[in-house]
Amino acid sequence: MSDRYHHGNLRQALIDAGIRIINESGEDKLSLRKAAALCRVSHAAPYAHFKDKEELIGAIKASVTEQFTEELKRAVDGEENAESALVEMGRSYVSFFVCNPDYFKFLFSSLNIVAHIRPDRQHKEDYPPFVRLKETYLKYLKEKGIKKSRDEQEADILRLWASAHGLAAIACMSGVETSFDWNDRGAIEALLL
Amino acid sequence: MSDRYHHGNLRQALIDAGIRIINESGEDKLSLRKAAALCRVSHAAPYAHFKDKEELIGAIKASVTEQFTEELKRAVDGEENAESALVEMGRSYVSFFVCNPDYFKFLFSSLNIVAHIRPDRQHKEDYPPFVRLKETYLKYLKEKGIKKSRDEQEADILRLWASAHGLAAIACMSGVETSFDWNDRGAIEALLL
DNA sequence: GCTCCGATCTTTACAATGTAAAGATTAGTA
DNA sequence: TACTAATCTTTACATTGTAAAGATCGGAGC
Repeated sequence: MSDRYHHGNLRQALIDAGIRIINESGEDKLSLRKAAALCRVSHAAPYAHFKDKEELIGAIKASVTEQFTEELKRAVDGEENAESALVEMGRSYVSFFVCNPDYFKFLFSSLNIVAHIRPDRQHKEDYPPFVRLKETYLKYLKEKGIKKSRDEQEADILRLWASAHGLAAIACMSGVETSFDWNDRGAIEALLL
Repeated sequence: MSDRYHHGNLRQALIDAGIRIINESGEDKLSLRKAAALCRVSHAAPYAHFKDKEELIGAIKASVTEQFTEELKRAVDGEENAESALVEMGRSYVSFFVCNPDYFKFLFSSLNIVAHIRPDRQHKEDYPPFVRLKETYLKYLKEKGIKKSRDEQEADILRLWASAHGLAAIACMSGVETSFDWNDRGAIEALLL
């Protein structure tokens, strides 16, 4: 691991280095060469693992998205019924990005959030956070004994998603001061849906 | 204007060139030097008008934001009552970015949407699209004779904004195919609020 | 008209970056 | 043990942002 010619696990090390750079210096300071330098490797070494910079960034996004998904799961696990789980999930969605505004900018600056997870897919059903939301929503319907058409369900989920995502976006915009405490659980819950 | 040493209106020309590059080749192809080349000017000429690349990009964002604000105004002007104006404004918010997905990515990738309009300010009250929304919302309250506390009003506006912005974000994510027609006025109106 | 000043633009230069190509090193396999 | 493919280094080049020094020009004042 120290001074060997072969790094051992360069691919993952580059991803970790990328995340570290984003957290410490911001996304605009992220470069192939800096990530390589952090791994004590020549600036061309990453090309053995990634086709180009875009592919490295994609892998980093996939990693951060996984973190995000885990956070959503954890939030839901603590709740007893599906209704409170749905609200808690929305709160958690906003909270994750309020705590990591740089991640919001990083993840959603490409407008292609699915491709990083499953390169061949481009449907929201392949986007883990969406899948989690849909699961919880369907549980909620069942729990309450509510019957809805497929289209109504689709619209409901879209509304929920848009609500959480929109609030997260507004909360993350450092230039948009709202007289709002984005860490106040009750306050955010009141905004959701 | 043709081959003179002084361009005449380079500042605006650079902004227009930037917008053109974004529309034709995407934001990632936007560079100081390409914008300068489009204006038939040396690559260092922009520094007479902008401190650095960031400032040029800020000016471009301000210009696009102005376009966006005009669109919102136009949408509201056609409506007779404030309630329909509010809905139409939300539809217009989404529609503008569905028609120009690159603009969404461009405008909201910085997370500092106010600074470009008024460099010294960082409050949402200085962000024209927000001001338009607030205006229309307050007219709506008056029209309906509804009394609400300052906090309730604040929350309502935030909900409206987040709803529209979130839908726009989801609609713009090319990797997220929804079985949804983002040009269907009625369908989008049903999703708002 | 002429002079001068500041704004505007060019030229030159340099460092950082992404990436291609050729070769060195090594792990794992036949 | 020899070979092969994966991994990494070195070298090279084009593109970029930006700084510095100087050229050009428009307009204010005389």
